[in-house]
Amino acid sequence: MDAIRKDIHNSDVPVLCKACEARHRGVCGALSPSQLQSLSKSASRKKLGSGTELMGESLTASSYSNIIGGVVKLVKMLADGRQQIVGLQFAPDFLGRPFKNESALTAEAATDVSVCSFPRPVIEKMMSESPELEHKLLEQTLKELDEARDWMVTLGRKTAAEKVASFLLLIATNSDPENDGESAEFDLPLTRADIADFLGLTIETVSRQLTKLRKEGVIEVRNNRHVSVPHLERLADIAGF
Amino acid sequence: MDAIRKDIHNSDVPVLCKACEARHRGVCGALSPSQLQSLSKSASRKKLGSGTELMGESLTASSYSNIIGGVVKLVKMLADGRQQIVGLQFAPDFLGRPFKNESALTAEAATDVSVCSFPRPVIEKMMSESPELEHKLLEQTLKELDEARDWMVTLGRKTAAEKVASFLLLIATNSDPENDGESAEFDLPLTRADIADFLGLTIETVSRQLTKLRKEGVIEVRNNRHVSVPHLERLADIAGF
DNA sequence: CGTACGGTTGACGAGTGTCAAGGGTAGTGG
DNA sequence: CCACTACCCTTGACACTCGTCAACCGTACG
Repeated sequence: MDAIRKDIHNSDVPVLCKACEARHRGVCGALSPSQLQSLSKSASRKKLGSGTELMGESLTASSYSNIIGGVVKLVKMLADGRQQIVGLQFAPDFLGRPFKNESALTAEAATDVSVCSFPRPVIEKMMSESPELEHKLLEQTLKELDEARDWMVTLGRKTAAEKVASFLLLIATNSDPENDGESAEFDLPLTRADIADFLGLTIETVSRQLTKLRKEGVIEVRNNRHVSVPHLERLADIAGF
Repeated sequence: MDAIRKDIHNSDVPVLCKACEARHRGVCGALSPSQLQSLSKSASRKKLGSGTELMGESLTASSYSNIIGGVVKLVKMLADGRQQIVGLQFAPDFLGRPFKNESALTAEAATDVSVCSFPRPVIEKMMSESPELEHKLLEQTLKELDEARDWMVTLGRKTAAEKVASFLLLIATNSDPENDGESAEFDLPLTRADIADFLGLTIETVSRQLTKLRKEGVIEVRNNRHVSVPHLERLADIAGF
């Protein structure tokens, strides 16, 4: 947390940001070293335990965050308690809904999560001054929109088996990015209840489909959480692509 | 209404744009009169019959458009032919996916539609020069993302009855904007098949739910297309809010 | 040792999909 | 003017997927 020690050469990029993924693939890539400097003054890194609420109707989203590690779920609830996960965010995604205070949406740490957060006003000022930042945000928003629409197909038109396979593929590509040739191996970041809420199913159906995949040899499972997929292509076939 | 009269002869605004909704509520509102001038040189207005494909894997989306009137559906298809409508666009929405040529998405006129279209390169040049335009696009994209996520809840967690009621409410608020107090009356812009693809149901289920609403007196239907809703609140209750 | 939590499995039933038949309306050609 | 076809929609009978309810297992924790 010894934040802003700018080294003589190698530029004025704050130490905190040096190795940060958000600077390479995330929105901070849009910022100049001096902007990073001023931003990092009000930035704070936090580690949050699984289950922590990051943003919600209660705490009126007073900050924006970059996700440094872990998985965040975006949840919507109906009046009677039914809920649907409408998005998963991984590092280095940007968390927060610009230009709006409410959101009717809850963001919750699905796993332990570390974030780098900034006060709303600071980001908003910087956005109005830096078109590059807005451009990055537009790109991320378009990406999220594409993902949301892809998932709508899964929710609306796929069977339970296809849904579970689609979910496993999604996690595989996001947790095991280098290994995306033939096989994959990863820990599920979500409980069965979360998976059900993401897929529009019940816990029981998710469980049954997972054991079905296990018995068919498509996946292996250890400790209910660790999954390995010997042949990703078999999963993809089942997922319906 | 007579907004941009800031100057000597207010007629720097192209005739075509004068009465255009896109200048008030759409993305063109971000443009100066001179930008509108240069844009309108390469703009073309078209009327398209219902069923026309506006953008798809085949015609590699060589243009962007503003919707002037009518309803456009955004469709995604699975390999085996199942399809899901992932969005409906009304005037004065902007149509087109910036920064990407493919899209894995088909845009099709659901009703007769009129659009104002522009060549891709012209818009992209103007976007890189005008932060206001990008800002408008960001706002529209965020709006679409919110709508997509709302719909994910409908797709994943609502029953057939709730889905159909939600759909009717959506159309009511988009087709009858002034009348949104107590009651509403409108023409459905979609066939039963389209509604089914939008709700993740079959034609038959949609039909059955509509007759159920009719028999319960929640809606009245004429010609299979014209719907009137005496008490919107009853619909909203059924929709699950 | 008891309790809480997350997960699995089974029996059953409700909600939707599937398949099939038929009605209404518009357009076309005799 | 009247078939004739095509399309959109409705309705019924039935099948099947998935949700509901309940019991049970394993692990972590006090």
